[in-house]
Amino acid sequence: MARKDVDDLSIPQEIANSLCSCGGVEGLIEHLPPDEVFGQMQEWYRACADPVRLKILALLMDQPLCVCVIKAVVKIADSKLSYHLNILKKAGMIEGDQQGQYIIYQITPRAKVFMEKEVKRYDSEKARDE
Amino acid sequence: MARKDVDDLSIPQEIANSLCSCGGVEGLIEHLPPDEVFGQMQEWYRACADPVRLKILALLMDQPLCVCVIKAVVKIADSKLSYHLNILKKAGMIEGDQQGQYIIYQITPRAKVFMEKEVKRYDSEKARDE
DNA sequence: ACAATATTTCAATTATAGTTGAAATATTTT
DNA sequence: AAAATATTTCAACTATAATTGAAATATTGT
Repeated sequence: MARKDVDDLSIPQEIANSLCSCGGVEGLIEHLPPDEVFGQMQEWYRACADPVRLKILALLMDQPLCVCVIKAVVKIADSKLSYHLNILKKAGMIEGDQQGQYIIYQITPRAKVFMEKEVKRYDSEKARDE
Repeated sequence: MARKDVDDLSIPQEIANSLCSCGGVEGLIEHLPPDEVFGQMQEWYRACADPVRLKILALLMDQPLCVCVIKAVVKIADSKLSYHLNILKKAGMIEGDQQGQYIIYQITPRAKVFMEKEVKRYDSEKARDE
């Protein structure tokens, strides 16, 4: 079965061999997580795929902040900021809490762990490059 | 200076206090990495912000593969696959090596480390949710 | 109730990303 | 050198994301 897959593709010998030991194309497919996993994984990457949003996350690593302070730091228009905050919120990376007139945003614990790792990774990659 | 910033914003007391101990808005800004860092960080997130590309990366975690095998697994049109491979390549997450008629792609060591961490993170988050 | 401030929402627009199918390139086989 | 296979490139298109400015909502202080 797997052998047949591999033969059908007429691929380089080297790859054919390693393919066979994984159960051929069928084996590779079975070995992968189901598609929904990739759909879920991409959510945070998508949320992080923007410099403004990364900056907001970095900012909230230190302390919760109200929108007006975030705005004073990132210096973008209200509606634009609101748009990006909403994307982070929908992704579950931040949450907002209305306190009187203000909405105080904080990074979620899960996102904080994520960002800590990412900052470390970034730093070590940067060190490596220098 | 910092105190002035903080006063000017007329924000909630609690935040004002923590802001003051960080040197106010100016302090927050200085504490952040320069903008270019966020620009660089987003590159991989952008590359990972797509389920097809995540699947390709997951696939290449096990062994290098030629395009035709990748295609047999992810089952998308040639040109579409080529498009996504190119995005991963430009991001430095995979590299292709022409071997005769075939181009063999492999995940770069840096991306492999990244993905290993991410898969672990995903698994632990999933476990937590169940 | 009214004015002021903080924040979001909305509709219109612009910009970017992804898809499609056909044509181009590269390599191997005959 | 022609045919076959693998892969990429291209231009046209579609879909999604981001920006803009105005209007809406929510809360507070008067």
